Amino acid sequence: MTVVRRKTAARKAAKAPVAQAAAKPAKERILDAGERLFARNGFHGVSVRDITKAAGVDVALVSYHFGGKRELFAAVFRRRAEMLNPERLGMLEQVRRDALPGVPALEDIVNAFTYPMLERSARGGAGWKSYFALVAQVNNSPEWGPVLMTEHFDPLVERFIAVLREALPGCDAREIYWGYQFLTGALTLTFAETGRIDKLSGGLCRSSDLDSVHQRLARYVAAGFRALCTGSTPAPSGKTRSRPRRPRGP
Amino acid sequence: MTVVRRKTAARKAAKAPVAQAAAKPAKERILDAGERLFARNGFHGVSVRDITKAAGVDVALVSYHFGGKRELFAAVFRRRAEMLNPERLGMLEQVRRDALPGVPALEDIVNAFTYPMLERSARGGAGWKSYFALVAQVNNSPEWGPVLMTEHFDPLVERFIAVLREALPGCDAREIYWGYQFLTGALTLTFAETGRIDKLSGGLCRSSDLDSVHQRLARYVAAGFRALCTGSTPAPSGKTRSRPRRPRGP
DNA sequence: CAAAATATTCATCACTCGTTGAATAAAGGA
DNA sequence: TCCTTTATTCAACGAGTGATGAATATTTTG
Repeated sequence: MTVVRRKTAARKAAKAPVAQAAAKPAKERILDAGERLFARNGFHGVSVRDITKAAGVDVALVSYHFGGKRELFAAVFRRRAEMLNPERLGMLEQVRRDALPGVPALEDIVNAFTYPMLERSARGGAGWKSYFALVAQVNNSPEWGPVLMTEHFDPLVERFIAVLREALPGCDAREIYWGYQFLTGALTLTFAETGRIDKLSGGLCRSSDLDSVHQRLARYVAAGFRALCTGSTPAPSGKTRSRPRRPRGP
Repeated sequence: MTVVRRKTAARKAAKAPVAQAAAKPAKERILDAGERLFARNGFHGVSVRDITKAAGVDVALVSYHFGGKRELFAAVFRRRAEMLNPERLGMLEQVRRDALPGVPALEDIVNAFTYPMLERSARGGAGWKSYFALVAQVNNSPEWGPVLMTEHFDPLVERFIAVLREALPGCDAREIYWGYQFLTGALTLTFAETGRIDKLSGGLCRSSDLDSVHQRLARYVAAGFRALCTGSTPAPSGKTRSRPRRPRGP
């Protein structure tokens, strides 16, 4: 008596508020479960059976829908990148338009880069949170980083760097590339949310408090860019620099 | 006829320049091989047999010498941390002493934190390079980060943060904790050396060029700290901030 | 040298791994 | 309705997993 028209899942319009997850097609359930588990234990730390058990589907469906475990991993990574990057690009162009006929402030450029990610990780739901934790691992992995990050984010990054160069006229391009690398390192570690800052600060800061990051990261990074592009003395400062203290490692 | 006294490996004094690696005790060979392979594929991406095969020793020796795979991983992580951190701490205190009766420059504090690592990764040999790539993965891993980073690096980090607070009087402690998090994110991504900046920059920057990082990171981070501790307006700037663009993720 | 402690080898255990093919069920189009 | 396509289930394969206990070799100690 409860459910009448359950045979046509396509007409899922008035989806029941309860057990809505079970109503999702198996392919999506696999993506969701894989996202959550890959983010926690990495590609090799999760078995296909772990994923299908969490998704409540048969093991064979991973091969059927995606072709194999590696392809599933790539699909998990691709899915949200394709939702996310158009908005980031749109926000960048909006910032650029708003600043005409001048150039945007560095803070606004960096913010267009980071805000759509921080916002989703903070309030987009558990799936987005897992996704960015996964990005944090992939970005620092020599096995996956050069493949997946380059494939799904580099076109966007190139546009950001072009706008950064507009906003920093006369600055050597190398400074901007390094400045971007420092930015993405800071951002992705934030997404990992390992809770380390919580312990270090004695609870004063919480790694899950992405609003605090949003309030600070753009300013921090913008100041870093300016320091790289203005100063001319390359190394830190006086004494310590000229004392290399030759390490005696193996 | 070639090798005469090979039965007593203990008397290895005049070690042959060739095949000196094979002369190392098995325990060290396992640590070296594990370091290299764990750095490349992570804990779950490497089997005990991969490691012992690369080290040229029997599989059972991992359990015998370390107790198991997880304990080996922890031992790999601990080994070089114990060589590294005393020097970092010494360099920090040296910087602090040199600045008396004043406080050290932010650049010098950051440099004491990063230089011993960058220097070893650049010129300490392949083992150190692998080690820091491993640190990059561990730092971004929710599985290992909270355990290993906290255990082996937090005492040192607490001391650095204390000196940073001396150098930034009147600055809210939270700004310093967040600033430190951005620093360690930027630093560890650098160690991953994924080659992504090489592609992005069209060869203009090389991720293996840690001297370039050394010339830039401390300045970048110091400027970031100052920006966090001086400004009072929290968010990036005008228009873009007040346009949240509600994400519509699941 | 002999005895004790340490180090290494070998074979094997009970599981888990990703993938596959055949059989079954459901959905869509005529 | 029948037929085709798509989706899902089930059982199983061979290869690889970490760990272990007994046997052997090596080194250290007395």
